[in-house]
Amino acid sequence: MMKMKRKKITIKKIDDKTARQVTFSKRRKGLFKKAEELSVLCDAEVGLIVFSSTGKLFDYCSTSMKDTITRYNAQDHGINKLNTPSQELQLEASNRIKLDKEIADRTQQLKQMKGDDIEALNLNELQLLEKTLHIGFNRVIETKEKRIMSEISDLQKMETVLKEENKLLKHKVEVRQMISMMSKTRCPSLIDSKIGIQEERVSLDSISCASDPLFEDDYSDTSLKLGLPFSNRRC
Amino acid sequence: MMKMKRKKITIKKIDDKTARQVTFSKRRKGLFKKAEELSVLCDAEVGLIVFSSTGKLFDYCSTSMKDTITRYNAQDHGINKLNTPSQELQLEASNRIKLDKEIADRTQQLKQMKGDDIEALNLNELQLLEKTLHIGFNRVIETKEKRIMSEISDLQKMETVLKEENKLLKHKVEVRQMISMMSKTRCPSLIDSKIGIQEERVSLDSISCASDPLFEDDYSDTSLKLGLPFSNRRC
DNA sequence: AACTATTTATAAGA
DNA sequence: TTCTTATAAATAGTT
Repeated sequence: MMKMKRKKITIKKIDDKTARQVTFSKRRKGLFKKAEELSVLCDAEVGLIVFSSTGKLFDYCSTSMKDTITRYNAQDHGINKLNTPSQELQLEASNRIKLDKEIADRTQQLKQMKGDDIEALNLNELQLLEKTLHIGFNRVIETKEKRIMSEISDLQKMETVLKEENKLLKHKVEVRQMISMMSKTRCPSLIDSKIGIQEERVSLDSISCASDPLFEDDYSDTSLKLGLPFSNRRC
Repeated sequence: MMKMKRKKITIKKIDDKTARQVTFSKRRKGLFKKAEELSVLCDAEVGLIVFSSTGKLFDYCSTSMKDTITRYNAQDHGINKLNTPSQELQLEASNRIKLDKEIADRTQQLKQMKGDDIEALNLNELQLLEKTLHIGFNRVIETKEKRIMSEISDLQKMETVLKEENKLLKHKVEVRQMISMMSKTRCPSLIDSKIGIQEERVSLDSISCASDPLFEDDYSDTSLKLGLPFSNRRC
């Protein structure tokens, strides 16, 4: 009982061997956990090697330690070429350096185009960047507007086609009504009724348009593909 | 205001690139701190290697990475099977493919930001690109203008300094002329002439300003460093 | 980069 | 070692 409050500790070697061992266990666990979390959360490659004061090895690597060390050696300007890999591996390592540099370079360029990390640029570099962005922006705007215009034009064509379709349908409905009326008024006998029903069926078939080449394709669905979000042109 | 409460996070890759980068910075710092604390508190040998998703290397070692890796390789024998050279090469090859893809991806992004290869983008993608470019452009403009304002301010300070310098020089020229006149009018004899010459020499020395702390540094060359190409703000 | 509310890690004790 | 718990430290979400 009578819990002593936890105190802030200073970071220096723990004298008591047992306490040191306990702290080592706890903190090692925490460190490895954080290492893994970093690799997962941030898509990073993490390699961690720990030797206890008694010489015991603990390690963690998000991929493979061999791979990570190879990559490390490659980045490290050959200071540690102690693994003495074969010629091919050395070649691969130097390629790796180049590729890593290229990625870092492009990443930096992208960042700067987004307006980050530009404090270090001088006036000329800023002007160049500005010009590049300006050109890119205008091209995007232009392409976007072309796209919108072409969608508008498509819609207008569609309108024309639909109007034409409508006209035909109206006409067919009129014809149908006329036939229907004629058959009802002219032929009230059983035989004539049959003929009238047959005629009606034929009329409906032609109205359904299934056999009309003008409406057989997928025009009627085209409008679903357009989701025109007109935006104001800023800047 | 309106602080949303911090929530527990699940450990999985952070989708948002910016958030991932921020978290990477914060947690990397934390991880390195804990690594060092463990090594100090518990007298352990700790080596930590981290590659960011952009390929940048960060490392820490309580002793020297070279030694730690050597020790690791020595210990490694019993448990960890060493990769055969062919396995190693396969690994390198697959890494190579990954890196190549990343480079291609970033190159394409850069191209599109410059307005190339955007024909295949749909309207939403174009709008997103437009927004990104717009933000980047404005940031660049802002930074550039800040830079220009600070250079103007520098020039104004310079102007003040130079005016002050001018005033002093004028004053010293006047003094020199006065002394010169006095020595000519007052002392036409040989001996007095000598004294006059000496006085003149002293006066010239003081005019040269070489011993005046106000003008000893490189102020006078500062203006050469400024190459203000003022451009109109377009767009 | 700075600020906090909150979560997480852990020192001390059992 | 493991657990408990009070407290220190880290950090997610936001500005």
